[in-house]
Formats: sequence, structure tokens, C-alpha cells
Amino acid sequence: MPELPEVEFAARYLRRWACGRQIEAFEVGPGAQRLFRPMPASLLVCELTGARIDDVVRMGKHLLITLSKGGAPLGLLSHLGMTGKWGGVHDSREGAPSHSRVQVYLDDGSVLHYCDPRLFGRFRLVPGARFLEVPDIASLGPDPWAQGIDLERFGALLGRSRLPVKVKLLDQRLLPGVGNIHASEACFRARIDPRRPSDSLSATERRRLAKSVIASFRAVLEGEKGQEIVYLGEGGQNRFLVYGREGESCRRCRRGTLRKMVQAGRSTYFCPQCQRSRS
DNA sequence: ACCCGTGTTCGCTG
DNA sequence: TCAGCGAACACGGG
Repeated sequence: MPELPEVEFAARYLRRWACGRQIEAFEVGPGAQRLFRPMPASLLVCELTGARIDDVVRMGKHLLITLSKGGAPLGLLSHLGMTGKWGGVHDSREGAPSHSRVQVYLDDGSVLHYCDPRLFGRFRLVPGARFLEVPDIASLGPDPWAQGIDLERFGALLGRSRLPVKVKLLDQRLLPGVGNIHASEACFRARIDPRRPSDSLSATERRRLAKSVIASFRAVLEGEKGQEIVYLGEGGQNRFLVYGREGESCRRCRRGTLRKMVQAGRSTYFCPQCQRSRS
């Protein structure tokens, strides 16, 4: 489910559930070994058993669970892939949620379940506290939600690429946390044609795009009042402006019909009327 | 049955 | 060497 807002919710949820708790057991379900590659899951089980959870932070779409064991710091990176989700149950006698792949038994009797039907998520153990040196993390740009967007840097990176701007937005070195939904949403909010080459945007357009990314995140983060996030499908209604709305009339200009196209293998939604090449 | 997919990585090509 | 593309990953839902 995750782009930046969902991962932010997951971080808050985990923080509230597990901070200060000790891990009594860490179990990995059958078939879930691939979540830990290239490290054998058995090694993680060994390292994490008995560790105390200190904090949970988010960097782009990555979750970093910081722990300590015998006074030594330890980090567990969790990436939710496309279908990963964390959930807690108060009592270990409750049945596991569907597709629970990893179970973290805590010292208050509760259990955290990492659920991931497609197994696209990833875990990574980071010894010590040098989290920022992990290549996955080091290559990310500064987090746009936590740290704001550096327009200087944003402009320099866009100016160096001729990729369609919507495709470029998916590059996690730019604004980590932007995914396929918010890339479309941000282009729409900024009234920029998603096909425009990145280096063709004016300074004004780049500023508008940066603000639009934040606005798009904020719409989700403020819309769900800290509850369980419901994205598209299964009961949740579509709260996005263009994503998944092919064929509907544009809510802004009321003239255009929203279209769907494929860019670099991913769906892009846009309004051909108000996302024009100029201005 | 068939197609699609909120993410990332790998291998191939030009 | 590198930007760019498509496939692969694995499974549920429309």
C-alpha cells in the first residue's frame, strides 16, 4: 500500500505500539525467507531476540526500527514493497491476520504481524547505528515531508534529466517517498503535463510541482485522521484527484475528460485540458 | 480465464 | 559507461 503517507502512518503506528517493548521472539513464516535476502532469516531471529525497540523512523518509503540489545544499538530496516503492512494484535492467542509473514512477539503479550501477500517487501539488519551509510538509504534524497524540499537541488536534478517529469518523480534520489499515485497527483495539482521533459520545466513550474507534492501528501495524511489507512479498493473510496479516475470529468476545469496512459510501464492519470505544455 | 497493480531490481540494448 | 526499457518477483481482485 505504501507511498510516503502510508509509510508515515505505519511508522506512527509501530512507534505507538512497540516503543519501549522488548522482543521475546521473532518468527519468520515458511516461504518468507526472500524478505530477508541476502541475509539468512535465522541470523535476524538470533540478533533480534531479546532486543528492545527504541524508536521507529521513516525515510522516504523505508521504515527504520531502532533497537538496542545489551546496550548496543541495532537497526532493522523494513520496506513494505507494494503490499506490505504492519499490524498488531493484543493477544498471541488471536489468529494471525491473513498473509502474516513475520511475527514479532513483544513482552506485553502482544504480537506485531508483518503481512505481505506478494512478498515484495524487504527487511535488512543494520548493525550499530550507522544507518545512513546503508547504500539503500544513502542514495535517497532528503525526505520531502520531514525536511522540506530544497528547490535548488530539486531544480538541479530535474535540469539534468530529459525523462518525462512524471517518470522522473519516481526516482527516489529526487523526492524519496513519491510513488506512482502521488507522481500523477502532483503533476495534476501543478497543472503540468506529465509528458514534459524534466529539463523543460521553468523555475516557476518546478516550485509549483514541489508544493504540489507536499500538498498531495498532506491531503492523505490529514484525510485519514491517524486511523488505519484505506487505499483504493476494499471499502475505501478513492480520495485522489486523478488517480484511478480515467473517463471522469476533471474536477478542476470541468471540461476535460481524465485520461490514463502508460509511461515507463506505469499508469499515469492526467487531464489533457488543464495540464498543458505551456505555462 | 485474463489482465492489472501503491515498488524495486536485474539484464539487455543502443 | 549509462540512460532507458521490459521483465521478473507473487498473489489477489476486478
